[in-house]
Amino acid sequence: MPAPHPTAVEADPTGPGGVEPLGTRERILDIALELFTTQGYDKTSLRQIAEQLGYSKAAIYYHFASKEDILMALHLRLHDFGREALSSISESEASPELWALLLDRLIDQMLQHRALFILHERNQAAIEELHRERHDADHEDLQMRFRQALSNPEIALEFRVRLSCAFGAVMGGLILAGDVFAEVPSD
Amino acid sequence: MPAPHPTAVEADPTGPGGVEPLGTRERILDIALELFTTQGYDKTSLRQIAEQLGYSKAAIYYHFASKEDILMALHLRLHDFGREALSSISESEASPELWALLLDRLIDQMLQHRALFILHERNQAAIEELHRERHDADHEDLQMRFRQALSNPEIALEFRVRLSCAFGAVMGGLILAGDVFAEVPSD
DNA sequence: GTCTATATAGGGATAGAC
DNA sequence: GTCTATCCCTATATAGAC
Repeated sequence: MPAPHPTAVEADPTGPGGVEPLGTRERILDIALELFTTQGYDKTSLRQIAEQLGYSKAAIYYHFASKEDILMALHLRLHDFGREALSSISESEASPELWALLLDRLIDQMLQHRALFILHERNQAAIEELHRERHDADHEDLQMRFRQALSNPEIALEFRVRLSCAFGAVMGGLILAGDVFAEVPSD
Repeated sequence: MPAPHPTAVEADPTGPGGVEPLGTRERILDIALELFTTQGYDKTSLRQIAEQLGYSKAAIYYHFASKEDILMALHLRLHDFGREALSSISESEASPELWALLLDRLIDQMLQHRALFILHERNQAAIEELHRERHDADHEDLQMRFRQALSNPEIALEFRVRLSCAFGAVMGGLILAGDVFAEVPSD
């Protein structure tokens, strides 16, 4: 048994042991990301992905156990990013002076991961289903810590509202895409 | 030819000519709204809707020409709401004093149409496809005026950012659902 | 207006050759 | 690692009886 996709999803796709020359798995993920964001997850068939990949459907199943696994792998990318971002936030005290810098840095990173955010923004339904089925302990943590941060009673309500606004604004900006007002959070 | 769904989609569903006793069409829309928001548009089959409706699949096709038409009808509800909201905004001058009141009123309305917003938030992909196919002149207008309002150079940049924040915050609040901080836009 | 039955198509997924 | 061929299932949509 070659056992191609061991636990189906791995954190680092560049290959832990076997050194893949060009990374077919990566290409699949990139194509999927593109298609999922433009057409939506459900409307995108494996056939389409395979087509654009140059290979056939079955080839994909060597690298991923299912269509959902592809989405999951994409989701994990954002996941890792989120965890990293959170640690920087929750470690620091709630001093307003720091927040400006923190938010600024965070927003920069978000812009780089743009495509991932849009994917999640546009396919919430599909992604929520992932969580209903594969009950990641990982993810529960992350989600909870996020909400805690947003509703921590020790932090003044104003700050929480402000943070929500910032996130909302950035997301909105990402979606509307065109006008990137350089965003130094003055308020 | 009975020609049940004439132009397939109508603004007022209570029936322009024929007086429907209890409004089967309405019930379909309500059930669909519920299912689409909870499971997602693509994951929801007409069979499910019919089941919950008490009738069979084919019955639905009497009232709607296709599954997309149901989504479209739901979309139009929000559409009408949006147009109304916009007119109140764009008519008024950009004086900051007015905005507080305007936003306040707007947010109230948004909360009432909550389900509709969530539907759109969670099924953006599906809804965008509607627009690619049926190129509503109507909708182009609306969308454009919205962006104009958000990027009108006559209005100070700060205000625009602020408005984006407000929308983002409200949307975020709607999704996270639980904590409804009563939102008088102080900033 | 609503039903049953059916046509048609396309999806995800598997088996096994190469 | 990739391909061909195929299975099975569910979906939308239609036709025509009641």
